[in-house]
Amino acid sequence: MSRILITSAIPYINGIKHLGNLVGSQLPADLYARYMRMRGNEVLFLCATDEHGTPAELAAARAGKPVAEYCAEMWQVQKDLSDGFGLSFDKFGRSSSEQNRALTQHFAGKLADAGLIEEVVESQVYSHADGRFLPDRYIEGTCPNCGYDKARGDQCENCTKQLDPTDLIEPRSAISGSTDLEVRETRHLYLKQRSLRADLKAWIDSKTDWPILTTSIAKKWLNDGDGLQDRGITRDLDWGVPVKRGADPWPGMEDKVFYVWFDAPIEYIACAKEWTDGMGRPDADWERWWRTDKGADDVKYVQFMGKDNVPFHTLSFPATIIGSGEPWKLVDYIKSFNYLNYDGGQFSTSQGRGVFMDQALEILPADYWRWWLLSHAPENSDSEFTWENFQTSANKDLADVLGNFVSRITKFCRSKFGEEVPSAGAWGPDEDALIARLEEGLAKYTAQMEAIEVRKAAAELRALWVLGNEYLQSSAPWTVFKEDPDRAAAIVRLALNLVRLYAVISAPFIPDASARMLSSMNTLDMEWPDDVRAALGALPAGHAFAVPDVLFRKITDDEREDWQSRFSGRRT
RNA sequence: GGGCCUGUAGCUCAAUUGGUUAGAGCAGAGCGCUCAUAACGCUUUGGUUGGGGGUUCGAGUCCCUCCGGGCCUACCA
Repeated sequence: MSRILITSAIPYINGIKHLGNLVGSQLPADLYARYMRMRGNEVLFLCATDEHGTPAELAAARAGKPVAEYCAEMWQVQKDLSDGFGLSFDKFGRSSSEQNRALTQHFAGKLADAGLIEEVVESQVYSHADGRFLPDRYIEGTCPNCGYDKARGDQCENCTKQLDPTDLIEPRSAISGSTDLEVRETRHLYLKQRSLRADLKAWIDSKTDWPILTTSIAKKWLNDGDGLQDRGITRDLDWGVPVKRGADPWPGMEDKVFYVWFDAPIEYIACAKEWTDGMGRPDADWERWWRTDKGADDVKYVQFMGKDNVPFHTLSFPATIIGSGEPWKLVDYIKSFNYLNYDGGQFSTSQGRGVFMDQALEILPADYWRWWLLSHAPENSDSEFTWENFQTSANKDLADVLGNFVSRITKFCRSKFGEEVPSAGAWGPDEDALIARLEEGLAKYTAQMEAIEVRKAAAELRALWVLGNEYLQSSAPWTVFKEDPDRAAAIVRLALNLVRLYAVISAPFIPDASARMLSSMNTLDMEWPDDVRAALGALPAGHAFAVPDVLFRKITDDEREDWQSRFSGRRT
């Protein structure tokens, strides 16, 4: 038994997440967490909402609510949706928590003590009408290069030229449209990542088994141009973790907050404390996951995220941890994902394009989405969601291969032997052959799960489901029954046990269907089938069961067409 | 502009890291079965691996070049 710490990239508080967000971090993380728990490991699986930053303030303003209230409401919305998708977090925390506030300030203090914080005076654009400093991309104007009139302060989307806000002709606030802007000086804290470059490089270079997507992004940031740059870790905003040096005030920083990307990863740690605090347990119970001086030495820490998050997890957050000089746990493996596209374009939160988590659950149960998304996870390159592919995959894999197997064997048994496991007959060479194939397939499946090869694991699981149909076809109990009912009983006894076995091994992918299968087989036995032959005897002769309702109904062409047109435009 | 990823059957993806005849699923075709959600099983059609050049005994894999798709480029997160 091992101890495994799993974190999913924390979703931003601003709005409901789409299926691309889900498949890029939370869902595969959940798959891994469920699997590792079932294999008898001690797992701590953490996630939270990422609540600070400019977009949260603007979203709250649009909603006409104080930002704290807005975030609290959106946290509940996201929590309910993550429950709806069966995401089995041990704790779904908040980056705005007291725990994260204190820990973020603690890290900043330690970094300052280590000489890794520098104060820098810089010039930024201030908008009088908005009453705030504007990040570069919140300033719009005419591009001096191509004349495009909606160029942003960081880059012109039309000619792709990199810009500085002061380059723009007739700059205006992207928030209010106001042109009453001025350049002001403001003082900020920088994390001296340059000083940590050698440590970070050695650490990244030691990670030879990480996905190439992960290490290539990290190495680019380490080596490109002048190498890793120092990073500003404070902002002139109201909403965020107030800048303090540990518990002490930080002179000159009174009205500032930490940059959201400084405090967000620290929430991975603070979330563990939220978890134990919520249960009234002592700090030692979370520190044994995070402090290598307090028992976390034997923890394997795995992070899941989309590719856009990689620089912060491979460099910035490790810089915070290493720079602190304290014995915090560093990540052991980073599983990163590409993007899921939607019908020929991108999913987009800002444009409301695609299918969002709440909408998905309104039209179909979570298991349909979990299965399709995981079996098509964008591991090696961006992948694409289409309604046709979704319909055929779900119907074929879930309804025809798995669902129909459960249906055909339970109904056959009911009609010939009644709703209990028949006792007569004995297994022979056919069963030996099937068990050998199951053992072989199971070994492949578990190997892919251990390696976090999500799509390959799904393919191996499906292949295991197919074995059941092949077995029934070749053993043909409906024919055998006419001449040798006892032999048919033996076949049925095995096949009914196969339903339970499938429920167990499929649970990480489709937990709800798995629970219904177990329930109809009238058992709570979720023991992993390390010994296949023994596992196929878990339901003994005479054990009562009930024919379940249709496990997965099919998606009709009418439904598909309806959804296709319904989700073709923008979300309102 | 720079960096990285990517292009394999009609579709979605593999290919043990340079090694026999490039494999699966879906879709298509044929046959079988009749327990089952018009379900299942078996067989089968289909590829000049984006184009061109090179290295090698041997290239989907390495190099060069051209074409297409995508991501990142540090103040969105």
